[in-house]
Amino acid sequence: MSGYDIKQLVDISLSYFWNISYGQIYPILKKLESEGLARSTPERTQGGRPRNLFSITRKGKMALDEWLQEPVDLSIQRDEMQLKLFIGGHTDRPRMVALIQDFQVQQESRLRTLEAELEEILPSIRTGILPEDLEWLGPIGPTAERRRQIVKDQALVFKLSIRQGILKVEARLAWCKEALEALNQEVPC
Amino acid sequence: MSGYDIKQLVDISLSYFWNISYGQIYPILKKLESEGLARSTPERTQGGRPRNLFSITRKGKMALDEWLQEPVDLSIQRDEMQLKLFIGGHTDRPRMVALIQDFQVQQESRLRTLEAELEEILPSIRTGILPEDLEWLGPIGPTAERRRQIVKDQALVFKLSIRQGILKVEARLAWCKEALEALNQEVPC
DNA sequence: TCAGACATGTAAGTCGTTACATGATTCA
DNA sequence: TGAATCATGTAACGACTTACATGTCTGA
Repeated sequence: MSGYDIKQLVDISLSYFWNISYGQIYPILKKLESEGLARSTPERTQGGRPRNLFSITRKGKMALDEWLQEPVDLSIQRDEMQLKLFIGGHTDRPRMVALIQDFQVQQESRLRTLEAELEEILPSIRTGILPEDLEWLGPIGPTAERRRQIVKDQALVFKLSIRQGILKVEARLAWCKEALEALNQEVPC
Repeated sequence: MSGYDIKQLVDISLSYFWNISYGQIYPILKKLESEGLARSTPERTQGGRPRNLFSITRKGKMALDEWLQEPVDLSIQRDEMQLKLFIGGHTDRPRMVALIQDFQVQQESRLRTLEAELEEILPSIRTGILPEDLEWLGPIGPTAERRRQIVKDQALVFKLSIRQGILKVEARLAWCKEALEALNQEVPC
């Protein structure tokens, strides 16, 4: 893939849990190449700015496998909402209530978006056919049968990431409800 | 507070959702002072290395209030677990299952810790008295009555942050269960 | 007496964003 | 013709971590 392709893929498929900028992509691709973890092949094009296509090397694949095996550390997950509540909760209850309510509205809207996106992808797990707007993401496999299998696998992983998003948002909404009740019941500070 | 105090406070009270290092604290305090948002007063000490005590200025309080009012942006919350699943899920199911299982064990243990900490703080919301190991965090208010009220407010905010932690961990555990079932039921890739 | 807590700070480096610079192609 | 998309890249900056440097006091 080219740096541009990577950005597109991340923006569309990984947007629930990751983001990336060009200012990060291009220098890193260069660094990976200099370390022998990736190689680039300039694409011959008939017109248009030439693309630089990157692929992973054997060494790169090994490094990736190693990284995949490392356990994920969630010991610190910064949460700005919590930080604000902690600082403002002592001195300014009404403002904190307003902040939580805004947050709640935002999360409710996000929940609806995620639910719609889940509905869109679900059929692909059974059929192995991507919805039209995601079609270009499809694999280039040898046989139609094999391609469908890859799409099924992709769709399952996709579904799991949307489900994770939904569960997170639901947890935040449950917390908002609790927090608003607690802040309203207690005597103001 | 001194830079050292700030580090202690964050490590103990905000550890569920924030962290900070000395290498960040001291330069930032200096910057805040140069911008007129904080002021420092050297502490006269009878022995011991002299401390540099910082307090917020009126200008600083105004900047803080402004920040408190800004809505919290959660549009991108990076999640390394999801990223690994997305990358490894296509090619290496058994490894992904192992990764999720490790994660599950880690989160279960975290859940127990959080529940214990919640139990410890709950009485303070009613009584206004901090548990012994947190006593030094207590406020220095004018009257005992006022001090108890402040402790009650602090304990409530503290409780809400632990509850948030619990809800998040429960959501992650629910997701692990779903993900493991889905990965086991589907035909391997 | 020596480990551990108290206490402050700098330097180097990583990670990541934003703004800028450049220029071709396509389509309304 | 001009906006949108394709496409690559750099520079400056901000946030943060780790390692290092330094020194005192307290209590087992």
